[in-house]
Amino acid sequence: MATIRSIAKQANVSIATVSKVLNGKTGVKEETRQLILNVAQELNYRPNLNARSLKAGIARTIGILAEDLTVFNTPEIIDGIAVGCDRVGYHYILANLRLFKRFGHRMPDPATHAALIREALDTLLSKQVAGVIYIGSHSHQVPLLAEYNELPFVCAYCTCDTLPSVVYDDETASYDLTERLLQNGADRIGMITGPVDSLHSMSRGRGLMRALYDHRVPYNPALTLTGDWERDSGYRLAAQLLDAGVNAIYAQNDNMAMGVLDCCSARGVAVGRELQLVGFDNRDICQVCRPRLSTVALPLFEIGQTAAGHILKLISEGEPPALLTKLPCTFIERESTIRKEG
Amino acid sequence: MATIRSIAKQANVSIATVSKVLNGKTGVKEETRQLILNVAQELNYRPNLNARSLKAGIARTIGILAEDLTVFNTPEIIDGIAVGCDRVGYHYILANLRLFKRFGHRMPDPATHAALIREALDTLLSKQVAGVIYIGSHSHQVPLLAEYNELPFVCAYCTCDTLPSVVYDDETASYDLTERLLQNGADRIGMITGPVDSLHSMSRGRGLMRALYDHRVPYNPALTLTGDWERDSGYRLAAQLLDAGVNAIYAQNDNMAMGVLDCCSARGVAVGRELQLVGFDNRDICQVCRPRLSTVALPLFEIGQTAAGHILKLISEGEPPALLTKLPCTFIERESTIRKEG
DNA sequence: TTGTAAGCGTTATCAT
DNA sequence: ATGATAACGCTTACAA
Repeated sequence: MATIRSIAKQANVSIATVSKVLNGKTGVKEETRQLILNVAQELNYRPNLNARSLKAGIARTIGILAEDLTVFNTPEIIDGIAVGCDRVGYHYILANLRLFKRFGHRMPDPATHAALIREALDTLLSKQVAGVIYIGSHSHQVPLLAEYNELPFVCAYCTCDTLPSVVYDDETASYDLTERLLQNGADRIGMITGPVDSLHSMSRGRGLMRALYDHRVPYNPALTLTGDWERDSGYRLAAQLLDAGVNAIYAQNDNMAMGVLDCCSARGVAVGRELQLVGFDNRDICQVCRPRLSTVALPLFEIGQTAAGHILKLISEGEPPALLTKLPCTFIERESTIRKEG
Repeated sequence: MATIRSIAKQANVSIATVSKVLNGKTGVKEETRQLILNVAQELNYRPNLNARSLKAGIARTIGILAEDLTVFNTPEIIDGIAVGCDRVGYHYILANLRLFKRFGHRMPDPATHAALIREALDTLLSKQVAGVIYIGSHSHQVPLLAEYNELPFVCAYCTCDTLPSVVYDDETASYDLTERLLQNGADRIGMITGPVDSLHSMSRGRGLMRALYDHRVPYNPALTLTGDWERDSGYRLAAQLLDAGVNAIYAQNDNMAMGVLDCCSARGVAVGRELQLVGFDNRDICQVCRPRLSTVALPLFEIGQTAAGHILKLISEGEPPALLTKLPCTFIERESTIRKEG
């Protein structure tokens, strides 16, 4: 590997001069500059980033602490972070807690969780990262550790008491989607929620209720049924809602919406014409089922970008970002909510 | 941040002694050892990995060069690599080419592709990685660059002329699945392939033909139709196959199988009873559709682990791994191929 | 305009 | 058993 030392020797100058040129500093004769640049090119010089970081005391690198890389939201968020970092010449290091792989849908108990975070954080800190972005595999509170004070820390797709967090705006998305259903002619909207103790169930439900209220459509609690995010609950509860005479169903995630779709197909209900159906999350299935499912796309990439922006601001000691940033979702209209003509 | 220097001062010993203790070297009085360990703990010492790498001239880190992190196969492969690295105390750095994001399904032209690789490789080499694993977003030949000679290099999920590559065994999977279809009572198997110029179309087709031959079932070329990996081609071609009187359909990917499923549902064909259907890839949809789709799971995690094993072997200068490693897939039987009783 | 030298945190050699 | 010191590649005062 070529070093500034080898360049210096080859070009018959001092390493200081080489360093200056390579770092774009002024005060070097143009002729020398060119010479050094040529030699560097010729020797295929690549700066040793470890040496640079050592010298600087900190790496131009942020750590990404992901709860589980293989959960659907995570790669896209990382992609957003990467683009945000690229823009300012920062790199990133990934640490994967593998929470889903290890514990499935249940979170580990807080002590175990904290131990895993601490371990990963140790590695990251050993690599002198300038800050850390924590990516949740779903929305929840992250255990608050004393270690977070050691360096800039931002949460993405999850929250933590005292840390700047970037999440998506459930409630508004739900409000907008309900409004659309109404505009499309629905007046009896059934809703299938997640478990009652889920924050998402709450905020999505609230969005619907607010939209109904604003449009002077009375909210009928009997048309809200509690599911469990799984497809089969969608199937089961759809039957009840259909019996209750709804003309639209809002399933709070795509999985359950798929169950609804099947139930309708079994009962000969034409989704999109007789019944409007909308899901949430914009998973791959939405494009593959028939009719294609209208749904809400999560701003994953933007969450990543925003989190990157936050951490970078924190690192450069700019003003700290807001404690909670809510990014808007996007309603995606497909065939399951085609507007009735007339 | 605590350093060995601060530990040394605190413990009233030299930095050399501290280093020895921290690295588990012998020749230190047990008493001193304990003292140093205590102080290190107390100061919350974390080794500076940059300094270590600088000193060592190389980092205990491998680079992962992914064509696109957001493509479905990639996170799982990375997960496998991560576990492989963890076992031996190696870390990894991720570089994302974003090929799919930038160019969609079409690969960029080789010059552009090479330029992107080179750029990412520069960064990785600047960080003194000990080797690189390249992850393809689909199976194809990777452009061969001179730079690959600078350090150990392994391909995962794709191949490159002279580089050790780890891929999955299409053909055997296809053979096995066909055999299963036969055992389940099928004797007229229709196949929907990908584009003719795809390597996967070829090898999967070959697997089917070999299985038919071995079981003395004549292969009828008229029952093999060419699709384009997209769902709609599955729908369209299923109609033809059904008309031709097949009692099983092998769609060479899950997407197309979903089209087949819809076509069957439209025509009132009971998949799983009247017609066996099998896909390939084991995408999320397989669990969500009804009947659930039998399919072939790709050994993604294993590809990652194996690639990690290869690169680590290369780094430690053990014997070089085989140029091509083919890992077995797993047939996953679900409802779409339930065996006919009797 | 150019060069010398110190120092970032480690490890390792060689004295003591 | 312990310590002084050089070196890894780089940046940066400061000197020439």
